[in-house]
Amino acid sequence: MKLTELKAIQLAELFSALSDASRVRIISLLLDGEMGVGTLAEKLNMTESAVSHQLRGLRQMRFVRARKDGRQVFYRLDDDHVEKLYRMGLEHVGHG
Amino acid sequence: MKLTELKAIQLAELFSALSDASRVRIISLLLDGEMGVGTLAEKLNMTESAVSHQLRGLRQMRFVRARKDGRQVFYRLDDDHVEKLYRMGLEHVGHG
DNA sequence: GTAATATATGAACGCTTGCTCAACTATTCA
DNA sequence: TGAATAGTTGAGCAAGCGTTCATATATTAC
Repeated sequence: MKLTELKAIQLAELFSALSDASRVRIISLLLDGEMGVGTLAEKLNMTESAVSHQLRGLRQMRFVRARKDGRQVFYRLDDDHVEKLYRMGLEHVGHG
Repeated sequence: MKLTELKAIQLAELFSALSDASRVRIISLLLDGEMGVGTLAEKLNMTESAVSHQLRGLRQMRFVRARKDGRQVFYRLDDDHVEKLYRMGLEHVGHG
């Protein structure tokens, strides 16, 4: 299995997006559908600023997508790869 | 999708194991079969110390397993979850 | 025994990361 | 218009991470 340095970096960046508990919990909430930043912050017991910072990273990784409605911004998962990765991860750690 | 804080942390730790390019490349090499630390170091163009440090983390995460033969230590992937995660990651960065 | 080889380990250093806080933009409502 | 609401952004800081370097352990050869 040959792997270019570029691919290795891209893979590392991909998994980095899921390498933090806050981001994992954000993904977990968005599995149920889109959600505004304020609601996410409330459910996660985090400040809106902290959530917004994390969403920025997830957005740049194309893990989530934003939709603006009035002054609210609703986030949702961008594609199903995220969910697949998430579920495979859950399998590994064991869903008990 | 409800997720306990513990599971979130475990998931984050799991993905953290693949969140570094050096570790990704180690996994990539071990996909072809077991390999000694020195050979890994040479192929990765890293010091044996750096490789050994990374292998320690991968070992603790149960991503790799060690087999000692004389003064060499051969490492191999521990289970197929690792490979599945790796390949799914490749798919994601592959067409995006 | 000593020397050489293969790997592991601990400390230290620089870089990255995730948070808080304050300031900012954008939108809605009175 | 002005105030309130929903998010975003940048600076700063503490904690974590990955490397190097020196040292330690374990095995083999002499």
